[in-house]
Amino acid sequence: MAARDDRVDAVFQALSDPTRRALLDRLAAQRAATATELAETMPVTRQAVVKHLQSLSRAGLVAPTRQGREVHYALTPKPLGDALGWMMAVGAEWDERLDRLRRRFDSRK
Amino acid sequence: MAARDDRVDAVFQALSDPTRRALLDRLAAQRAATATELAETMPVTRQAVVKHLQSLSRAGLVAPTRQGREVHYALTPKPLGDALGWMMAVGAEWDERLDRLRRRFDSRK
DNA sequence: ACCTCGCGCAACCCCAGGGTTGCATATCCG
DNA sequence: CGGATATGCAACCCTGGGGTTGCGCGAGGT
Repeated sequence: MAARDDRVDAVFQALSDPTRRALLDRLAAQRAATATELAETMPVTRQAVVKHLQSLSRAGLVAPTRQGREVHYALTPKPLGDALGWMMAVGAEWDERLDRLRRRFDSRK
Repeated sequence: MAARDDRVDAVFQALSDPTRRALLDRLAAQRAATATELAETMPVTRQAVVKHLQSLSRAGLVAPTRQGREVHYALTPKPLGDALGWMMAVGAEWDERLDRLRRRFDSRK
């Protein structure tokens, strides 16, 4: 499970930055875009956006595609599933614990 | 939606650290525990664990309860819902976009 | 050929925050 | 009371990484 843990780590790490999440939001709504396009509507430099896109790419959340002299980034959200899985697991365990507690409580009365 | 955004930010921020996720894992499985207990099974100092628990608390993912001289931390996973919601939204938009694309493609043939 | 535009690279700045050590404080127990 | 144990607080170190500027290079258009 170490591999999955690594991916989970990469994803949460990637999602921990608001700018990066904003980029994902835009790519979710807009199919694909170049770094320069994305940078125009954001309060940071193109270089900053590029860096973010690169780390998103490392996390597998985004994929670059070269077209001539421009590079289009597209959303590849499958890795979100890993993070989602982790969260559900924590929540589930918690719920289960609550369930057990409640059951024990009910049967005690 | 600014408030919700803030919470999402807090949650993802909190989840971005492996140690913090490990703490949540343990609290999910173990009902509640003190910082010293948690620190014993981790490769860091009690102080570090305390700091993590505090930031988790700020994010609303954990709640401290004093009992005499010890402080028990318990899981309060509701805020996970916000993060979960964000992820689902991104995924959903993406799926929808794929759907539209596929429909257009199908109807074109 | 020439000019323009979009990228990539590298050096650099700066600070948040993860981790530590050291000590003070408060509670429990014999 | 007095020792042991669990926290709390504060100062401090140091790396990571978000952000910037500056420049070189290749691709396109005219």
